[in-house]
Amino acid sequence: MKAQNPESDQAGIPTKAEMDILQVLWDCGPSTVRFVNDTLNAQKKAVQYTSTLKQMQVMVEKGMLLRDESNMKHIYSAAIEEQATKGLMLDKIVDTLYKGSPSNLVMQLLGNKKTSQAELDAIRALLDQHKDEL
Amino acid sequence: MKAQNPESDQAGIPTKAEMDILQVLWDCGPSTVRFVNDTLNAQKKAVQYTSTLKQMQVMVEKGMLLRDESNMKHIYSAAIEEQATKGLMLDKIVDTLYKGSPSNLVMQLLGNKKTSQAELDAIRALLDQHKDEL
DNA sequence: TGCAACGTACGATATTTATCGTACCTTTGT
DNA sequence: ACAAAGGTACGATAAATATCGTACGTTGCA
Repeated sequence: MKAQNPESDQAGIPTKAEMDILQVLWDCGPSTVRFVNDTLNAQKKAVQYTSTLKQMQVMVEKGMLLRDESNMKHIYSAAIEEQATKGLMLDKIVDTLYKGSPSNLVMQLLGNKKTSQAELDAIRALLDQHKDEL
Repeated sequence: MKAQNPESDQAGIPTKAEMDILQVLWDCGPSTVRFVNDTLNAQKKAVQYTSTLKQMQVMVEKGMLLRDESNMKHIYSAAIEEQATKGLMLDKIVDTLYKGSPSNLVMQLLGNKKTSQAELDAIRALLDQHKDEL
């Protein structure tokens, strides 16, 4: 059995389905289940209203979402920051796939045909900008 | 019900446990279950021999591993390439977390405290090298 | 008032992934 | 010959994630 004290959980790494929901909330701000579900279905993710509802209820229990129950139509919002969350996920990828070395990851990116010249230029610009900030 | 024709599967994206096993085979080459299991346990992953055996058998069914049964001690090897597999996984990350833009991912990397100066230099060197190859 | 539309709650069920125990076969040392 | 060591096969079970149906409460009209 797992601990699951309502407040002690650190939310953990979101699953795929959880990320889909979080992304809607990050993009659109606090929303109802109805809105989130409609948005998901508009994005080619066929899913029933009650499935989305259940997911979001579970996410509240995990401390991943917040819920305002003052009205009948509960308003959900993300309890975790987008950049911080994605940063954690990326860190995990770097650790498990690239031995903890970000440059190894970039090497992979450069070898990927799908990385366009425009993207390469953008990456270089980021490096230059970052250098100036030191 | 899923299709699962033994040969028609494209192996899909490896799960965490599957990646652990694949990494051993990629690093050490074709190996026995015993060797893989010992290696995992030596890496702080406590797991029973039969669990590793089962996992690897399932992975053969998925077309992720190959098995040489000519001897009693079966020899397993990775059926999918390390770089190609990690490339697919990274592509998925770029798509789902960074709107398909590698430079967005790099931006996240640069903002991460854990990315050292040495890593930044390495990334720049990669970019320069890549430019020369065009 | 009463019913249709819309909400939430909750239990049931799938599905996928992960872990093991037990049965049974093969090799090897004595 | 035969027991011990070490293999594989396979079914059971756990555990985490995902999806839904049904029950039931609330709101807004016709």
